[in-house]
Amino acid sequence: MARPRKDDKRARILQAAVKVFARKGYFAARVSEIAKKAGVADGTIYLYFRNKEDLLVSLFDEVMAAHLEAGRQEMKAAPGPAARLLRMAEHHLRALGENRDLAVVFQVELRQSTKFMERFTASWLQDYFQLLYGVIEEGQRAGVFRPELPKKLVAKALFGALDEMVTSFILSGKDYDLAGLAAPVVDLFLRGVAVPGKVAHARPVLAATGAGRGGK
Amino acid sequence: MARPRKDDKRARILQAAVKVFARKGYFAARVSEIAKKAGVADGTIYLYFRNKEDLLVSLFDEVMAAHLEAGRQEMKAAPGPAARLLRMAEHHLRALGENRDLAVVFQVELRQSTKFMERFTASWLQDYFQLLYGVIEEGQRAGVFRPELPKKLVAKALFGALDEMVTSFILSGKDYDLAGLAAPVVDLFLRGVAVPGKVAHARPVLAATGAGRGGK
Amino acid sequence: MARPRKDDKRARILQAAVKVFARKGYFAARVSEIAKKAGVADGTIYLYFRNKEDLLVSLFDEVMAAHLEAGRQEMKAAPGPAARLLRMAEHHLRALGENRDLAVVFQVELRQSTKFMERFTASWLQDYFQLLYGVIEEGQRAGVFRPELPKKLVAKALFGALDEMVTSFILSGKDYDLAGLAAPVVDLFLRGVAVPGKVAHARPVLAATGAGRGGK
Amino acid sequence: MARPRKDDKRARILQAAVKVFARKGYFAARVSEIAKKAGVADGTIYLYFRNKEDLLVSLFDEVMAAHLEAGRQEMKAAPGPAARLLRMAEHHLRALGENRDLAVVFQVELRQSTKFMERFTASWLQDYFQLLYGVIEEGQRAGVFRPELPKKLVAKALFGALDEMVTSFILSGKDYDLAGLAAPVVDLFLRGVAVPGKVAHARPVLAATGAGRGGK
DNA sequence: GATGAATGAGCGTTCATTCAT
DNA sequence: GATGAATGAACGCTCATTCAT
Repeated sequence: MARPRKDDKRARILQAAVKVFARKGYFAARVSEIAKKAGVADGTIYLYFRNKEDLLVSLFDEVMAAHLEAGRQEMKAAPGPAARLLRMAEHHLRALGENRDLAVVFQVELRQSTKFMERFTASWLQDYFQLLYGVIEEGQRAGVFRPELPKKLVAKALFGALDEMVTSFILSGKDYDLAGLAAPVVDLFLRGVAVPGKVAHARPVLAATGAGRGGK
Repeated sequence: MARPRKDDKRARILQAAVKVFARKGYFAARVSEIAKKAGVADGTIYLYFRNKEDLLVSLFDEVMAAHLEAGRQEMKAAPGPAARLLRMAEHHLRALGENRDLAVVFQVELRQSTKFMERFTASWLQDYFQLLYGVIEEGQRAGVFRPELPKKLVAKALFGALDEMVTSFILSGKDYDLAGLAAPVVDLFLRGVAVPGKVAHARPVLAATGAGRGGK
Repeated sequence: MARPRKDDKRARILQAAVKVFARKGYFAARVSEIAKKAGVADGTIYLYFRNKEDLLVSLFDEVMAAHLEAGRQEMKAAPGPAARLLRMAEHHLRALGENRDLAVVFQVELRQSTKFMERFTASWLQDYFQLLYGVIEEGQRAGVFRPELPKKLVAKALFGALDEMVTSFILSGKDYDLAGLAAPVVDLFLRGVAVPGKVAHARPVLAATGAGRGGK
Repeated sequence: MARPRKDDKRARILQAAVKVFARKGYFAARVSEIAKKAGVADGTIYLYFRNKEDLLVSLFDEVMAAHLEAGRQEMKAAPGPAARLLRMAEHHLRALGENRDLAVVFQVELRQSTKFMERFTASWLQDYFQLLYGVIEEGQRAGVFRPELPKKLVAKALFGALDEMVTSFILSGKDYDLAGLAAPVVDLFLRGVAVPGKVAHARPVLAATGAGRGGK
């Protein structure tokens, strides 16, 4: 009845690609297997994507665009910098915790070459970091975040911590509540490990770090 | 007269492998190119390693063994939990900041499949985490680290943050002082982003974090 | 109102095919490119032609039919055997010299397989040779052509010489007056290279020449 | 016993290629079939040749080099221009008449694209023509060949006639004495079709023809 | 131990052709 | 008649690995 239109096929191919990439890995994934799982002929894939790599890249770009926009909206609604960080963290962990295959593709397959990594960094991560920068500066202006901390360092550290939660989740093979880790991670970031007043500065905080990722 | 030629060749092959893997990526790396750079015949590689994958795995295992032992020693010498975290962070960042090719292999090439990731997790990361656990518990017992924080979460977050520093360093293409980031990162972890007293708990800290990586 | 659209489309497709075959070669020519240049959909081509090969064959048959009939007429009008040979040669060279794309298709693309060659031989070349045979026999009966020469040999030699002029023209990339070569070539054939009386028979002329082309 | 050395394999591959190209045509020929017929693995072909096309081109270049050198030697030994033309024609027809597969490759497969044709023209044919030019000029200086004939035209016409004999031989499917046609063809060229004195000039001989083949 | 010539399995991609609309 | 999205068979080439020397 409903005519299976172009976008239907494209979407089915992408869904199939996520599954196959996640299970086999990008290199071991066979285009013909993706086609089979999508219910189309091998050649049909090439009507929608330039080649195998374009499948991965398109997957990435489209998921990222949607994810980031949703994250932006969600964050806006939160009251104050601390709550915003929490929202972002929850959004990050929820998105990947809800779709294990997608998470595998993002945590593992997309990082198998500096080429992909650089693309990842240049497109998604920069935007993600911009959001974080905004929140951090806001917190510093409001006097609730330590003003001497370099925002780039903070953003990288927070992203790195969350990223590790996702990777750990993937590799655990278990299905616990990944998004539930957002709160303790953010709390850890906000208040630190040390009992206040009990730990002296390890060393004075250095100024800055030079380039952000990909600042080539 | 004849010195252990064997080890000489084996080492030369591993050195060549690091370079080629770093420059081309594991899949695009050609065994014949590694052989050429090592100054041996293609077949000779198979006298020392089972196959191409074994090259990567051996590389990883040997570097890791040395690195972890060194880290363990270095940490021991540090006075108190906070200083020990800093030593570990410095050791981590120094080792990878000093050898860009090796860092590329560890940050990128070794993560291109869940298979490698799992091995990575099972061998190195668990030991690394054990070291961190010890320090964290020591800090908690000493009353300088917040006792309610789950040590697994703290360890993952710290590792994730450092890991992101390395990845960022790799992708930046620049050659700044990576190890110098250890101090600010550890400071951030110890004291947190928030100005003490200014930020309420985002939410109560949850207890569990699920499994550690690789708890399959 | 509606004029024969059908023939219009068919003709446009053939014209497009000549161009694309000439520029890309038969194998590298894409049916879709021919369709595009003809301004029709890919599938439309299959309403007029059985398949890609049929495009080439139809092209060949139709051009040949017209060409040969024209040649026959033109030849008839010529006074005497020598003039007739000249007319044929001029007709041959003019037809191909005026349309470079067509010449490429006839000299190159139609000869890429023994299958096409055989078809070429069986249809066009036999008729062409029949015309030549008639003229040669006429000349021999009239006592102006050497009676001992086997007509098949003469016909093949003349055709081969003209054919080489066309091929040479194609490959030169230049646009000189190909038809103008008809006269000197025919003169060469009629009178020979040797100064009369100065060259003895190299060897006695053999009788038979075996089969004509395609005498399978 | 005798170590099957490198050249042995290379030669076997080329021999197999001639057969397969001749029977199937270049495009339809499968590399794996050539390998099989040569008794080597598919990949072995690529140790000796860059790719499939290089098989054809190498075949051509090597056969041509040998053929042309032999032709040059044979011609030298002949007494006078007329005998030399005959020797060249015999050599040409003999070489191809003796190896039908090779003849098919040279007459058909090597001419399926302007790319190959141009290569053919640039390398072999130019040398062949140079030999002919020498003989023609010698004949003209000696007063036995008509001085007003442009040597390029004569060379092309003679080559074209011989070439057509070979093509005709190939397509006939019969196995007559191709080389035996050399004498009558050369006789025809030397003395012409016309009975001396019986045929007037068709038209005055034009001066020249511009470029030879490939004179782009 | 060392060599490097030989192996051959394995797959991304193209494109002539079809057929539902 | 016309369309063009979809099909899927077909293959050149690479390269990790082996093994005779």
